[in-house]
Amino acid sequence: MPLHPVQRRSVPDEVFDQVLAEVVDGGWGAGEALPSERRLAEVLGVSRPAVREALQRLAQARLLEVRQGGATTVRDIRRAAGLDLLPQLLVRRGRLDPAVARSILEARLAVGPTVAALAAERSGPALAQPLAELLDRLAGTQDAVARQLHALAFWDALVDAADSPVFRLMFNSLRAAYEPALEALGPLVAAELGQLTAYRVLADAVAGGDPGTARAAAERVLRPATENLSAALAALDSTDQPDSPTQEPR
Amino acid sequence: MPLHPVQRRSVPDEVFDQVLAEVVDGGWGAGEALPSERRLAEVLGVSRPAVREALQRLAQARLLEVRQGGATTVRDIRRAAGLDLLPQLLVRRGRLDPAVARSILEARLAVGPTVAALAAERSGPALAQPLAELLDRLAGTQDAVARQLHALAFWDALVDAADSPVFRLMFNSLRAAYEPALEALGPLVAAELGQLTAYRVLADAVAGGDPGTARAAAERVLRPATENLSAALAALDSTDQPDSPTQEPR
DNA sequence: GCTGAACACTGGTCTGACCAGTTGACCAGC
DNA sequence: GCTGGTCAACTGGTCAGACCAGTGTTCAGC
Repeated sequence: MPLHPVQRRSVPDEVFDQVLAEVVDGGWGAGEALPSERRLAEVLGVSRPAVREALQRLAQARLLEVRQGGATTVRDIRRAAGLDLLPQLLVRRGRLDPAVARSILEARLAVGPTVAALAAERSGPALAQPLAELLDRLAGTQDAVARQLHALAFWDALVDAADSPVFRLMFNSLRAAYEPALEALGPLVAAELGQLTAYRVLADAVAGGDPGTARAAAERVLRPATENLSAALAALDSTDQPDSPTQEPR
Repeated sequence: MPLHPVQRRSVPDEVFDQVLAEVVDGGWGAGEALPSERRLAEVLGVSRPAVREALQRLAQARLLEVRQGGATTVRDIRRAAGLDLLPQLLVRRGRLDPAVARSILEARLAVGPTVAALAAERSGPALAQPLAELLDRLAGTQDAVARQLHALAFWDALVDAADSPVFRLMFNSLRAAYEPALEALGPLVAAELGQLTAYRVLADAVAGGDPGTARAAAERVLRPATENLSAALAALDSTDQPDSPTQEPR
């Protein structure tokens, strides 16, 4: 096993995670009041500033509502949480949530083609060379994780070219959820990354400045993995481990 | 002018905004080191915990990288910022950023139809009554802001029905950016909300459990506003105020 | 029954201290 | 000349305790 950077967890981090877990898993329901900061600090055995920092971060994520003088209450997560919460939802208690993983692929499939179309429309030819280079690098790599990183770089270039701030932010949020789970997600998208031809068609369409073709090509690239996972999840009702879903690109 | 709630700004809020502005507007570039917490506290005339809280929140938004012992550095925002930063980007220094507004409509157009299709596929008939009621309420309202809130509730129901966590989070993030700017965005989408018929077609398609039709209907609802704004922005190069873009639903 | 003052409790902020990790300069040893 | 150790001067991390400011409740007084 290769060495990996030691991960340090600060006290507020720890508090953040504990409260988050309590809120997400429903231990504290929406509208409920949290114990006071002083009480929490006492119970957790840390100082009030530490608790405070964690609570403020949760408030910024719109999970809590803090009112001076009043109690701090839990907001309706389902209605309030933003996309930046995705990493915490994708992997909870060390396990990948398959429903969330499926949802990520669905979102990718909804957004990717539009990004490709916009990139074609707004940048076109300028992308020919960089995209080709990125795909060459992808083609020359065997390691599964490295391949995924190259694919991410490819999409990163498209998102840049699409020149639409919201897609940029969405991509960043999705990547932030995606990257820590790269290894777990590998099998789901391995087939997709094997489809180098489909990727090249996409790159050509984008570089050719043809939005319609680019959109279709992107969909052809992204759809198989999405459907594979859906199929795997459907089959999951009877079995247990979704480790190796059928890889059957079309 | 009607009364409106006084808005309280805490000290950390203020620090947060100032540093954010500095980072977003490029005063501090990516990779650059911030002044130390003590120094910032001194310069801003506040205590270190206040500075600290603000910096931690910025770090959580992935805008800063904080390392104990080392300096706090600015991350590459373009690469790191998540969708939850959208509200701050949409309205900066009290002004709506038109490029970001356009981008929001683009994203809406990319995601909305898929949400509608998923809702049709996964919930279908169960939505008939709630959607009809929401549209009746929309029909019975004149006030522009209230109409938009009803439309948001309609989409909220669709997002729920789509049963896909990522779309839920995306919707929440977009709404968080959208709501504070409701009044400014009003003119852009007024025509859309006038298209009650299109909305009813969409509701019927969803309730009918027909994903394809639902997708098409959603696109028909959302596309006009997107194109109106694009046209208005294109025209903006010569004029100045994009206050009243042409309202021409198709 | 309503009003309004008093009080207890909440979060907001500050001060000052000390711990813990990083960095760079310096220096001994090979 | 390079390695590795040592140290001082930073940095952020954490704490304790204090006081300010806003909220909600209680209860005497009308």
